[in-house]
Amino acid sequence: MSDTSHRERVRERTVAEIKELARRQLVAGGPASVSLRAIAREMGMTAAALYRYFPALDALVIELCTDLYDEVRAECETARDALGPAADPVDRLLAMARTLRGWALAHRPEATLIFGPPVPGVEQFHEQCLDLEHAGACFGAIFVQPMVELWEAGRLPDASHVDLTRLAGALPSQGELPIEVTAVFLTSWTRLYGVLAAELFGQLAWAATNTEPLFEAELAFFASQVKPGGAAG
Amino acid sequence: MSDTSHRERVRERTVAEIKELARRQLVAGGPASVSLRAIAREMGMTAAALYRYFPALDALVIELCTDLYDEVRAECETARDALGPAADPVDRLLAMARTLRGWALAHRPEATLIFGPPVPGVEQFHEQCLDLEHAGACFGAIFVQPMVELWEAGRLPDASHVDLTRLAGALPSQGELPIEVTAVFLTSWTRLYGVLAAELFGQLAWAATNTEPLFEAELAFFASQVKPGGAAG
DNA sequence: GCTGTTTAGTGAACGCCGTTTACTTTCGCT
DNA sequence: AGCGAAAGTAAACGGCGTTCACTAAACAGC
Repeated sequence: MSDTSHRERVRERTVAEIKELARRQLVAGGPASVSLRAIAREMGMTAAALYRYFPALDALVIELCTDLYDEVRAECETARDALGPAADPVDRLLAMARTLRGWALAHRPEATLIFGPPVPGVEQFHEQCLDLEHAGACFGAIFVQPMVELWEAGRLPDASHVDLTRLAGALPSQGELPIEVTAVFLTSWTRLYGVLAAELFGQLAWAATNTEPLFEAELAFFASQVKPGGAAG
Repeated sequence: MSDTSHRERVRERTVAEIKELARRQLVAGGPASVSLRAIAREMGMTAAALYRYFPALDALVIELCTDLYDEVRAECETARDALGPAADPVDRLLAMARTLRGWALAHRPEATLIFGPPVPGVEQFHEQCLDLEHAGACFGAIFVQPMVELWEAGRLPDASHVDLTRLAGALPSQGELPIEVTAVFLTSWTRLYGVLAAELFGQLAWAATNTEPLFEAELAFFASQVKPGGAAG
């Protein structure tokens, strides 16, 4: 009662409604068509009133990004946990990757918002990703973790094609992770990202109507590179 | 004189100036900040006057896309041709890929426009890519060509991880290229695109400040997969 | 229960945008 | 010289984000 007064509850409900309508606009017309005036119109309010809840449109969009990262991360975690606690890290990675792709294609405008170029005013969002509390960092972390487990088990493929010395010099935060893990992770991640982004952004419209075979090929290739592990840890 | 009257020349000069200013705005503020009114203001004109040259803002942006594709393609072709006519297809591909990356990082807003998600109203641009005259298709073609040469020489790496049957069913235009070539091309292309797009869009801000080692690693990996060819054709 | 304060919401305005319409000027050609 | 096409203008419409002064309602403390 003291923690959540009546005022606060109705306020949170209003904030939720704003974000709900914002997302509906995002889905309907892409990142650029999220507008305070349209939200206010649908809520039967004045646009100025929304400034009691968000300092600017940018802030609303950034919150939307955070929510979306949390949503896709939760879906990936669910798929991962459905495999059971003793599942092979490789299988966990594959399940998460497929879930990520499924979410992105089922929610193209949302995926475009968080995986595409930053909308003006949202650049800072990506820049704050170094913060571990950041939703984007949390999302990335669930993919890093199984990779670390593979490394600890000595199963990580070698990153022989990556110049580790130069890569080490290009990292913002040194030493948190072994450079080999970083190299393999980044290589694998950008490959998946490439297939996904290319399809999301229509860059493959001239070449393929469905990129699932390409995505699966990257997954298969990654799995084939990992050294086989014992039956259970 | 008859082909290009005085009227036409001054008109082309005006069109060029409009596109020049549009690009300057693109560079300064990203794709969303290209505005007819601002262009007109800088030209000492009324916004309505610009409609004598472009039917809408979208059309101007699409023309800008075409110009940018032509520009980056020309740079890649120059780098390719600098290798001489007898250069190995692999070397030509590597040179073009590096040139592409160099151009993209030197012209980030422009690269974001053509390699990122379509700006609202420009979706049709990507959709028209099936037309071989399309600037985007021409750009892609210069990367396809050496790949075909490798295939003809029997040097193409096998695409064993790609389900060729399913991929064949996901192509818009069947049979123009052997499916193996398509598979290798798309896999290689999306890998490069992944590294490039991830850096362009700030998706790797938390992980790396410079993706050149990753890009070079993909190039090295590709080169290592291609079977060695004779000294000269 | 009244009073003072915080909060939510309004209305009008400012300046930006794309686009359309009707009108005027200017240029080129016969 | 005069006619027709092309280029450009002015004004308007509706949309946008944002600010500011103001009102109405809910809350707090006495």
